[in-house]
Amino acid sequence: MGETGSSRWQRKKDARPSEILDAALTLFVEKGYLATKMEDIARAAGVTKGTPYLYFQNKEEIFKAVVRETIVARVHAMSAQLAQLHGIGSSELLFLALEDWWTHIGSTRAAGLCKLMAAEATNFPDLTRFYYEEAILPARQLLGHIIQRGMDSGEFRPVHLDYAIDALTAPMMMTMILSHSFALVPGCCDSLKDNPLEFLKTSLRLTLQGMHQPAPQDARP
Amino acid sequence: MGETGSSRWQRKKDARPSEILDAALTLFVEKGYLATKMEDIARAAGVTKGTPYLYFQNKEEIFKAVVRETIVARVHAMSAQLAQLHGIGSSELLFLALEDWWTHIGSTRAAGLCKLMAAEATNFPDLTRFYYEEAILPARQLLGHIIQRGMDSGEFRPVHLDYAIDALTAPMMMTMILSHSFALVPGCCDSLKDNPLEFLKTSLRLTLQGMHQPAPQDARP
Amino acid sequence: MGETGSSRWQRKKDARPSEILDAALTLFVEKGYLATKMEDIARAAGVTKGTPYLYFQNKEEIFKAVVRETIVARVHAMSAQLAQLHGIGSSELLFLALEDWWTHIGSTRAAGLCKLMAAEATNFPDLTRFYYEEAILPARQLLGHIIQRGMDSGEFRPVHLDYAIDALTAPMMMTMILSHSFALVPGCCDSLKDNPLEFLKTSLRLTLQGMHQPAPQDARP
Amino acid sequence: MGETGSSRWQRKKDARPSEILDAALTLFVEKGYLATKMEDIARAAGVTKGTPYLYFQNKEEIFKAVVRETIVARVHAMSAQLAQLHGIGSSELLFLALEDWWTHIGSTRAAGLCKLMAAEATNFPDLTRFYYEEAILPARQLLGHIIQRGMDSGEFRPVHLDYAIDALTAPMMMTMILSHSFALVPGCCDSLKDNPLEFLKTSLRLTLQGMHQPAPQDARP
DNA sequence: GATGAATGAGATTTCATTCAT
DNA sequence: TATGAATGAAATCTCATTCAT
Repeated sequence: MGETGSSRWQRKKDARPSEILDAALTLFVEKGYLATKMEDIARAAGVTKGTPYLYFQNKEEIFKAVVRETIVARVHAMSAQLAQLHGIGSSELLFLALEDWWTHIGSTRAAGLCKLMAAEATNFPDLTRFYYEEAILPARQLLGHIIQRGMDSGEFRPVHLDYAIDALTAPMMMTMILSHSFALVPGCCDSLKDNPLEFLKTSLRLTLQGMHQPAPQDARP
Repeated sequence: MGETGSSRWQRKKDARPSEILDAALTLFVEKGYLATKMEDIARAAGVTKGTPYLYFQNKEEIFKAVVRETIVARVHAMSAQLAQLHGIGSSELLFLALEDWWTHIGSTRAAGLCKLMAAEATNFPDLTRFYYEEAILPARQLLGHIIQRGMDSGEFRPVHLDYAIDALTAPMMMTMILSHSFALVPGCCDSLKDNPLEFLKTSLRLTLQGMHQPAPQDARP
Repeated sequence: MGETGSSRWQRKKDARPSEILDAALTLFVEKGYLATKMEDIARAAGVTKGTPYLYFQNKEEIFKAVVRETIVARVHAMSAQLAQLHGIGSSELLFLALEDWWTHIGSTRAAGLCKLMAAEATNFPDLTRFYYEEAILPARQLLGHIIQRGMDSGEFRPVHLDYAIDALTAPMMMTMILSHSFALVPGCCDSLKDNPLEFLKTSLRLTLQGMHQPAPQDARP
Repeated sequence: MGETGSSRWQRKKDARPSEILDAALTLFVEKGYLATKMEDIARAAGVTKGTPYLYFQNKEEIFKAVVRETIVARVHAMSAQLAQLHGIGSSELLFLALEDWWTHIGSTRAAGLCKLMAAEATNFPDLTRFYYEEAILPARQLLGHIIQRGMDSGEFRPVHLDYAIDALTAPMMMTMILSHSFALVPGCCDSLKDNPLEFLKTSLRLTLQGMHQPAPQDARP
């Protein structure tokens, strides 16, 4: 007894909110917003029913915080890759971005947020807009930059930028959603479970083949 | 005397189940399973609280019926296209299938079921498997046949069938999910709302470019 | 066609109310008042939901009618025995009354009414009083008469009349209640099910032994 | 610090289940199982609608608990009398047992359980069997032992054991049922209300007279 | 801060009763 | 008369939230 600097205690105390958000993320992604009970969140966070209310106003605020915190964390984690934007071909860069995204988002629970937000979009329009602007748009912009660079350099043929981004994004989004839905049900999407990253790369390769500038001799009549 | 005691009420009675399912589909897609109240469904169907229970055991059965009826109806509607499987190039066939799918599914509320099932997959595993087997797999098999045909005829280069299907499916799934989630929120996915079919065709075109067999002279070194 | 005296139809029509009451008696006795649904009664009576309301105001009136009709019918059926009140010893008369009661009430569904009324007594006080006055009291009075006769003739020793009636009634009431409750559950009251009348007679014999005037020599000091 | 966080609330919490069961017992006995609303129970226990669900899964479990707790408590309370099984005549012992039963069961709300179980027997067969085995059979066995002892010692003449038990039990059961049904309705069973124990004793006396071994000289022709 | 008993609004479901046919 | 679709009051049960300790 006596106040021994409270360091471990302090850490505990400071950690509470994120422990709660962490538990909430898992449960929201697994069961959906309404099917997740406050008490489940508390228990999963190792506290009791009343505790989450010491840190968050209510369930909805927890939901919002989960989305915000996760997005912020992940987008920050991915921004490290932006530093590498030199001296690499655009195709290769897209592959690197894909792997990076896979590591920090696609293969993590953060991917579940995409499914979650899709499910709750109309119930939480403000939050949805936030998610869209802070998660989806940045990812698209990043891809847009790279594609533009490839077109500028002649590596890619001219394409409609938005459509190209969509084409690149679709497999990622499909993977995020499927892996937190059908793929969790035995007997569904078994191929997806094998090696999602491989699928994503193949898909990217396929799309890039469609985007690539044909080699000069190919163009000859 | 001796008439079939039908007339106005009878007609109502026959129509009720589908009216209820119709209302339920819209609400489930819009708000999700749990956020949709039985009374909402009843009111949307123009009846009172108790009436849906005359036709369905409980909410879950309504949910299942919505999924089953919609899937069955749509898959049947799409099977008409199978008759056209002669004398058309595989690429062209894929475009026709896409348009057909768009007409009967992609642009309808049935598309919302995909989002719905993704959201509720783990809460209704049996139903999810049903949906997967009756909706997702048939669509994939159809695409698989066409691709295989294209490879057999030399129109497409050899590709990994599953990955190719994924690549073709991803934009469709993304469209279905986005158009019933983010796209409904003002300020999100505005490009999608403009002309989704155009995006889908562009996407298909892009993917096909990656799959097409290069012309013979191109292959020469 | 043409109106052929409507005899069978007429019979049917007149029979409806009693068919409904008959069905209701069975169900009320089996499941209790509240657990019996109007639709069950209708179905058991071979009609549809609305029909009982053509003959009875509501469920409560059906309940009351069931009790009244059954009591009236049974008490009438038992009144035939009153004619036999001459030239028979009181003990023997009690045995005859017991057998008569057993035939017309104890072994029939009417016995179930006793359980039913006990269960619902406080919920339907007026009806309970009716039942008490029309069923229980007459039976007690009948027994009272016989016992009194026995005491007057010296066949029975002097006893407190009410208590003697209670002692004679208790086994009957117990049989009625048990046979429509515990005895219906496998594993309970198996001995009762064997031969209830035999138990009743034995019980009566035992009680009569206690009531009988000892033979003169026994009384001598 | 470090105290057992109890005091007022804790005491409340420990008391709650039995307060709820207590309220439920009264209401179930008074109105029956179905006619007793959960909110009635809650209010009678001084809590609100939701509170009973903190301690019991549902209404049925409350019902079961009421039966179990009451039976267990009462049967334990009665087992104290078993210690007195020495040096007393069997007749006298039966009177003592009767008084004991009257004190701990017959005159208490526990007696109402008998009516309740009779009413609900077919709706809750398992519970009924439990009640039968834990309440009815032990009572019968106790009586059986005493009667057997009486026969062994020559105090009683040989009788059919089951029937003798029935004869002794019937007045008790009738009292329990009547006093929680007809006797509660003004104008019914007024004699019963006067002095039920007196009736029971008289009844027992009467039955014992039928069972007693006549004194030796009496048996002489 | 943390607990967890208690609350009470609200959701699902049932069923007696009505009434157009 | 008879039907049975529809109603809506009422009951059971859940769970987000509060607050005394």
